[in-house]
Amino acid sequence: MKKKDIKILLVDDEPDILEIVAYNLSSEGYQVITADNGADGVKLAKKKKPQLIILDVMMPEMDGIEACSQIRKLPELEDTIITFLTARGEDYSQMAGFDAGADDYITKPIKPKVLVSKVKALLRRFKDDTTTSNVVKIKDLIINRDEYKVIKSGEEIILPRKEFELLSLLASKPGKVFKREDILDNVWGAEVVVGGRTIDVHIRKLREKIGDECFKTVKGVGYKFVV
Amino acid sequence: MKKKDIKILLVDDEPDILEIVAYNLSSEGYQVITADNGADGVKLAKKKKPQLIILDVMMPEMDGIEACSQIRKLPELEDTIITFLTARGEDYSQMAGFDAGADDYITKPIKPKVLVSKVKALLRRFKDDTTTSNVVKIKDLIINRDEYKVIKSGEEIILPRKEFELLSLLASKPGKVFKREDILDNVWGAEVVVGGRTIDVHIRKLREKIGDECFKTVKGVGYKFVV
DNA sequence: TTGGAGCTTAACCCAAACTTAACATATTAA
DNA sequence: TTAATATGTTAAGTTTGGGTTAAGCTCCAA
Repeated sequence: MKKKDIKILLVDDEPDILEIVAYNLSSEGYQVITADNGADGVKLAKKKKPQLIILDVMMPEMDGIEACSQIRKLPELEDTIITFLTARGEDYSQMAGFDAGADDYITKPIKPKVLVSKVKALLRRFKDDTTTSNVVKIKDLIINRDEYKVIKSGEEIILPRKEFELLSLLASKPGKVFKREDILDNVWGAEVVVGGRTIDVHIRKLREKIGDECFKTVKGVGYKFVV
Repeated sequence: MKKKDIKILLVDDEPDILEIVAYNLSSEGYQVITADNGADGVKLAKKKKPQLIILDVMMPEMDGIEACSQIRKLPELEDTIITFLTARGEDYSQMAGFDAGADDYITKPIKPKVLVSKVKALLRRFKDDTTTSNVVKIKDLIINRDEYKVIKSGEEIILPRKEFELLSLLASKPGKVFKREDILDNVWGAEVVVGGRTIDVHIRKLREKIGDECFKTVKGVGYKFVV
């Protein structure tokens, strides 16, 4: 998802805060929507389905905590990140905020740079950021090197380390034939000496778990992942 | 973020400068990477993603200003701070530098004390600022890094330091597998050497206090916090 | 000084992961 | 066709890495 597709809903009754925060987030490229009270905030949230909601705690009409609870009741917004704006030291608000389902909070006074990096961090955490993460998608497989797991047509498959690394290697260049020697170097390490059937056994297990058709033997050379 | 996690890229063609600056920053605990020309500097910046880049203005191959412009074009480095090294009184360079996207400049001749405090000041905004909370909510846990406490479904749990930091690390990126090595670097510190079972024992205690299901072992790799 | 909390170590156990060996089957060269 | 070579398959070993426990160490505060 691109930045300009990300909607941030900002709810605060103080026009100054609204302006400064909206300005900073807009100039980062986000779409900013604002409301100046909790009730409108909830309505807008329903309508616009933002990815991130920044809620002031203290507001007339409906305070942030109440707004947060209401938003959390909406199933279509369960993936939305909610963060509070709160004056430093208001411990009570923080606790109540978390109980109401907030993910984080930002304390006033607001420093633009900090605000922006916090927003980025929050959005990063909840998004599948394919640019920075070690995730490879191929056929019906999603190979996630960070989490050491494979998802095959929606279903999670846990592979032991060697199998995972072997799959990971082969899938890193689909179609390329990896020589047995290369495989040993990469998965086992250059120094390690293992018997002649070890690779085959691991390939066999992958064929069993991932699907026979994915792994093609090239006799006298090695194996490749076919697409 | 801890000091030892902060990478500073230093680009200068004069070996003497490289050495003196690198020495002073390293002994402050920062990770210092060096390059002796602009082209290499840009390459290293891409690869290592430092938090701070110190660029000499006058260099063969590619000067600092050109390097700065190139770095500023890379979206993944938009949060990186860039500062120039420039001879006293070169007004022109300073101006051009800011146009190219620099954040500050340091004048030669370099005085170590001044350099170090300048670097610290620049990095300060990168570290957790007082306006940002150090509180993270995940599952039924609220992890409060300021107060070193954890709240699990409303109940406060006090964890000893190592346990807290271990939890804090794992929960910082739910799902990601942290290698034993990474854990040691982050929680114990890169230099510290401890026996092979130490991490396990701490994990065990966390499992006891926080819940077994939160911590998944990935054999031969490490541990992850599962959501 | 003593006690205790936090941390590390050591010893043991177990199961998953890995390797091997033996044989089966397939492919290629002669 | 036959022999030689390479890979497939299985199940039985082996090894490795993590789990568990309790004891020891170290620091700090009463």
